[in-house]
Amino acid sequence: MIEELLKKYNLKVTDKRINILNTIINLNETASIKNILSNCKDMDKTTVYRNLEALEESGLLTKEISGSDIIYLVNGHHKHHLTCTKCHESIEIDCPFDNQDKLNGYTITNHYLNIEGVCNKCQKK
Amino acid sequence: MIEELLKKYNLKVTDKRINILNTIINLNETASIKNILSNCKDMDKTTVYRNLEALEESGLLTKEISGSDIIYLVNGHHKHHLTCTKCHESIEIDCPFDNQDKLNGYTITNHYLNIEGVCNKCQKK
DNA sequence: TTCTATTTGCAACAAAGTTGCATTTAGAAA
DNA sequence: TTTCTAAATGCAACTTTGTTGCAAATAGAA
Repeated sequence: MIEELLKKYNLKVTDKRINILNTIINLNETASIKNILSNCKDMDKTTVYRNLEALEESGLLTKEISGSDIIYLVNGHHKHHLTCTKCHESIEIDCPFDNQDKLNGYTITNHYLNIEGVCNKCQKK
Repeated sequence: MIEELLKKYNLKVTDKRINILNTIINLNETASIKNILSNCKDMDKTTVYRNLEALEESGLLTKEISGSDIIYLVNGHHKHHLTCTKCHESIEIDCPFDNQDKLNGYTITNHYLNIEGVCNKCQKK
């Protein structure tokens, strides 16, 4: 639950923060700043920007590049993408490290994979 | 050599492009748009933006989040790391995608992989 | 319930990025 | 080499994105 999540990261629980987090979760991997702002019309953009910064500093949110945008993700929720550099179409892919928790003596806690290419349609152009 | 690199990606060789690429290479993993622009004062910002887009579309350049910035990197200059979140020790790793050029109909041009974990020494502490 | 540090909205501002168009130029073709 | 054209560049005006200072509101501790 969102409220618990905020408390876990020692952040004050406010309506705005709950809304912003719900927005990001609902946008499901498409939470670019643009999309977040247009889904948070009920609050000032200053509030959105300042909260995204605070939530990121606390570690609750992280940023990732997705196609040509930066997207916001709740920590631990990110997936892997194969993205076309021409049309920016993006598909989700599996990663060999999804089910691996050991490598070279390290215990894996997190991993980030991003693949770029040219999709079928764009190759034909 | 920069000129060869541009030709390899079917891009016209221009002074501006050579300058932009040299700038990115010299900035060595700190090539944020801000840093690139301030090192390319001899050309219009429009030229910088348009070239970064073109070079990225061709697959010659890619973007990555580094700290709070987006940085530009020349394709292939990037390696894969497994980094300890405690002591920050980092080792280079192989990636299953290093030798793969097709996936789901896409022609792969670039890929990033970063893994975080806790190293052997730190686990014992 | 009271109090205070934090959060929020607003307005004005600054920075970042885009567009249309005229000019220049890389590189292919003659 | 010269000619030609699509692509690249610069410029100015513009839109979008992000920031700042300050007054009002509020979460949550005392």
